[in-house]
Amino acid sequence: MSDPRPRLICLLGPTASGKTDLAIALAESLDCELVSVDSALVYRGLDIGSAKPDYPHHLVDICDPAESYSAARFVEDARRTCAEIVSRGRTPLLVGGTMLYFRAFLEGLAPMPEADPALRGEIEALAAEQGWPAVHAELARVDPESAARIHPNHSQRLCRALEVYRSSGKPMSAWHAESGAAPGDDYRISQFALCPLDRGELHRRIALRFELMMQGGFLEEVQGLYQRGDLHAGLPAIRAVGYRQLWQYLEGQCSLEEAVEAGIAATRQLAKRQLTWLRKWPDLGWIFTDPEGNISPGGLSESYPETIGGPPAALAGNFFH
RNA sequence: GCCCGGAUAGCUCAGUUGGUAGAGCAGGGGAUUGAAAAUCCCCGUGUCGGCAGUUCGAUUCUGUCUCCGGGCA
Repeated sequence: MSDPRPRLICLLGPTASGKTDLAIALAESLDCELVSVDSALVYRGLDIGSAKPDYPHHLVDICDPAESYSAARFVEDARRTCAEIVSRGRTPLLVGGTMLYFRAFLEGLAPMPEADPALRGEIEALAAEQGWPAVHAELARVDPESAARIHPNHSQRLCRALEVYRSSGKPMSAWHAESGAAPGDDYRISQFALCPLDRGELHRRIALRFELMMQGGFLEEVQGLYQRGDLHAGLPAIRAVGYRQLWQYLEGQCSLEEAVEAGIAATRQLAKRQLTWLRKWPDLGWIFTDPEGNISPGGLSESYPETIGGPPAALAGNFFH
């Protein structure tokens, strides 16, 4: 009847929703250690533009920007980190906005060959020569099931699916059928999402935060990365929201004003995609906030029976009911 | 004051040899299994600046007014 598994808390939300502040407040009152679930915070040197928190988080600054981190590495890193936190007698609090990482941790990833840069190069060369639909046609020959699910223009997923087949001789759909271990199964999980109730309010927060980043030396930070000389626009770290646009400015492709505007728009688009994940997320409690950052009237989903005013951190006491 | 350009979607603009219009961007929705802050799919009615005229019919032609550029005084 009572679940013996250790507790684990997930705090999700779109960018600029106030997740980090809430996570820090909860960490103090619930004796948690924070685990970042964020594909940009993993990179060293991406500080201002990624809104890297000052408060200690696990899985931050674990990767050089020249490398590519991945969902698979995250699952393993998070699994190990959470186990260590529990062994210290504390509660893991996973906080972030990379929904694929959350899902991979909670539901597991099918066992599959890892990324192979050489194979990717070959497939990209094929695409450059004959177009992505030609790659789709080839995939349809060896893995019709995956081909049926992937749009002929979807370069990234097409590339990965063909890569998996070429490196293992086994279609991705066959790998897919086997389920991998889900680290999340080892825990009793509470999940909740934080978000401004009004989309316009989220947009205002995004624009304001971007301007503050610029005042805080964001451009100089990107310039430093640019001057390293070994980084380029195709890298995951440099494709991150804001970094990509300022990089384009440094390459002379647009004015600084245009780069900032494009960076803000890209952040809004990111938030929109994050909300698409969250809308269909199972077992998720919602905390909606008003323009002051307090819990909006009626801004709690049914998972939180008591309506509490004031800052979201006031919810902390509810976790152990 | 005169001359020349402009005025069309939230923005930048295309277009209609007269039959009430469409791209890019922004925005909205969706997808998402080792790049995911990535990548991809779907969604376009707006007094075509105001008024008047010609016309079966004007956003399109004509006149006039307003506003914005640029030039000449």
